[in-house]
Amino acid sequence: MPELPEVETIRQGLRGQILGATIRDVELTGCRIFQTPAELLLERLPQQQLVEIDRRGKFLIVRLNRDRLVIHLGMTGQLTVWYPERPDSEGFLRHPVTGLQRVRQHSADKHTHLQLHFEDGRSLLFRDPRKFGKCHLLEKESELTALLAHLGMEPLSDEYTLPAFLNGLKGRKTSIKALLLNQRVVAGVGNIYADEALFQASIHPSRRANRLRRYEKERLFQAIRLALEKGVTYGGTTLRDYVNSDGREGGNQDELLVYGRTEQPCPRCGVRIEKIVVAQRGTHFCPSCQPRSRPNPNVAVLSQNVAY
DNA sequence: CGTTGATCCTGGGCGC
DNA sequence: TGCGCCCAGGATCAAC
Repeated sequence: MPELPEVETIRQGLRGQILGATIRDVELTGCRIFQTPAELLLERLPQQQLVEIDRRGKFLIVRLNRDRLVIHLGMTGQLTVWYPERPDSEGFLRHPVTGLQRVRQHSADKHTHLQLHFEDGRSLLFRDPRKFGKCHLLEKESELTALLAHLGMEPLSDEYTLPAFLNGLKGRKTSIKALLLNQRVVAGVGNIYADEALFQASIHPSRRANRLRRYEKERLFQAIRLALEKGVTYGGTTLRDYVNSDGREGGNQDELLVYGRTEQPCPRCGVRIEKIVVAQRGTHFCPSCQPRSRPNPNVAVLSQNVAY
């Protein structure tokens, strides 16, 4: 589940590795992930140079000298740079206990849908076993704007402000978790970081967005940014498939407070973490720190002080 | 406006 | 060892 921190980690890695590279030729599979006809990709991509790599929410935007290649990694997407002088790993090795991938580099396999071969001998490989990813080639900037038009604020940018966040929650009767997942208020938050941010803010994931107290919304506003920044700092969260542009797993899985920690003690109070379903997603929370009911105004000031 | 359920897809985990 | 079954889930869409 590449979310903002994973996509940002990949972006930073790719910038350091392949900025300025020129595409020599292209290989691709006839897969649903392509939102642009294969003939167009094969016709337009060769000879283009990688000028910049941007990110918007969970979308990666590879800026070429003429076009824009937009990639969404879906759930299991991997974007790695393949080096000719580097030995390929054997298959996809997994850590015997954690199940984490221990792969540095692998050559293209049946799940590799796009290969950009560069003039210098290296390649950029887009692999996605579950095929929930998307790949667009856009010739006009206006097409890019339209594609990303539904996205809310970038939580790690200056446009992420408390007034805008409060405004995004206003009148929304949906659960706060569903609101965070839907990308329209804040872009880039997925299942993992939603649970982490809600825990940090001591808010039950099922609470109605417009029923949160003002101080809870403020805490959540901060917690979202902190959870995502932490994810970037640790190089993303590898639960199973995520690897960075160098084929390596992230480190944030060891830092998670509640996600995937069902039955384990809450890091704050020791009560066992529960797993429920909210907004059709597995949801982890502490039943003690994140009570289902709206907090009483009389204890609001108290809990505010405890939480931060 | 809002929610629910289906859809896409495959590897992994589990029970037998 | 192997088979069948079920599940995970980001985004979108139909139905109500």
